[in-house]
Amino acid sequence: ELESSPKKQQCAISSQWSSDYDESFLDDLSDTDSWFDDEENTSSLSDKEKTLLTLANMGYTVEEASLAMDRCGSCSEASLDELTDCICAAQMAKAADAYLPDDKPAKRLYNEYDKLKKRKSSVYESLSRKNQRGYEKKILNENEMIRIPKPMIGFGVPCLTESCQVTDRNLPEGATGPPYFYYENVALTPKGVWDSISRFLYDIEPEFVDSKYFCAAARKRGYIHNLPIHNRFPLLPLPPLTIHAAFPLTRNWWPTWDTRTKLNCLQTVIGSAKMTHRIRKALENWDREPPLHVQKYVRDECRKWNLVWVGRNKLAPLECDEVEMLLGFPRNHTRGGGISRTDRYKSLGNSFQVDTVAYHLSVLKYLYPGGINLLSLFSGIGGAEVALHRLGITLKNVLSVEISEVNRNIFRSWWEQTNQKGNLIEVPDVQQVDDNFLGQVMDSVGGFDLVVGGSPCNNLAGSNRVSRDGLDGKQSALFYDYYRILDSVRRMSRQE
DNA sequence: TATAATATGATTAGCACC
DNA sequence: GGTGCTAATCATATTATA
Repeated sequence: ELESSPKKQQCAISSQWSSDYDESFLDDLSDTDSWFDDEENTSSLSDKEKTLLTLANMGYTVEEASLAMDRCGSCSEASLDELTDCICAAQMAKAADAYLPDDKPAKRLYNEYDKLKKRKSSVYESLSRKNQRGYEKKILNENEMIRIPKPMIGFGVPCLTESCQVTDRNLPEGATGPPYFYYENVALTPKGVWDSISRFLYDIEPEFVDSKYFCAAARKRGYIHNLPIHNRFPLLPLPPLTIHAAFPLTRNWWPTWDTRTKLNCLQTVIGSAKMTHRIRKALENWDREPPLHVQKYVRDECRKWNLVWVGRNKLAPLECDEVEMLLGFPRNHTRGGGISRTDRYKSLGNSFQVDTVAYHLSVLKYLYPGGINLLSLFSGIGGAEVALHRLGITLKNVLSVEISEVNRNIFRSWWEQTNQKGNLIEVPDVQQVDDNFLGQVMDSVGGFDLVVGGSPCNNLAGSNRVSRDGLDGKQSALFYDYYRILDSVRRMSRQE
């Protein structure tokens, strides 16, 4: 976009602002708010330098700021919004650079893990020489721990790595499909959880992806699947990738010292009105920029509760339909039919990001041009089904398991509204899906092509202050039912 | 009685620094 | 390798309101 922009103009940065300039100097200056507000001190600077100072004051490095100004043209023409969006794009591109297309997939995914292993190997050797077996075992276990890669882009994402996708990977023996399966859960679990999940799901390495590369909100998730990974394609049109692109009206009220370009994870509850009121009162004490400690207070609350600017000193949580849009669902997907606002937030917060999942499932379009039979566990509001539908993959038969009546109503409503021609079987509880029942359904429909599900994250998610008990917690232990049912489907498929 | 609103930290990981 | 900081996070329990 920026390169095709008509007002592209070179804007030479004077040498004193070159990239090797010590940015701590600027930090020191910006820490004194009186200096920044003092017109006399800044009046001697050029517009370019003022803009550069403003961007530095917003927390960007001088390098990022000057590069953005080079790309966007002269400072008077390019707004701060354009410059910060440009910096966001540059940060995304930097993430892509860390993605090394020449390496083997496993190495690329776990390059950070390799570094750790190298660091620890020397320790391991010295302990070995001392013949301390207990320590050996402990360190080996630590080395086996699954680490989350940075950047969190899995085998690639459309907006960054289109030209250098991974074309293949080596699945463990016996893990290949069909039937294909797709499992999802939160990436940031207590230690060891993903190791356990991976061990059950046939030792397949998780693909960790942050949905901030698919939409304007972060969503750090791990996916374990045995799908092919070549010739993936995204849903079109690509959703807006920045807050300002997704919510243009917020530009009018967005202060320069709030440097967010992406929202954080969309959760199951929103911030309270009292909290946004407290922020408003705190901001109204200042005519221009609030002092730094107030800025920090407001920024922290904004990040914690995903607030957006809707007026002067006015912050607000996202509306339900805005969350629907960010997650890739059709507008009003969760609206109506006797569903309360609170329940909408809860159902949406527990759901897939549709564009992300669709990208992974897109390879099925070539494999099953006539459509698929789907076993959908913990279906929720039907994120996987919406993704498949938007990909143009026909849903022939769907066995959907979902405990929440509210969610079942939302999903059935979508199924009817979209005039699905396939056959939908709804079951409220995974316990009802035993081998006997599975056998009957599979005989009737001719087996499943895809088993998809994200098991409950209640006891894994960081937001849970009360019962973050790990994979064996009350709700999250239902993962073992996902495994049980998946394994039954695989066994029965092979018998046929 | 049902729904809505509100208050409630800890566990990770990464980083700079020593 | 220790320490102190920043940062993010598919939620639950209790209280208020309709």
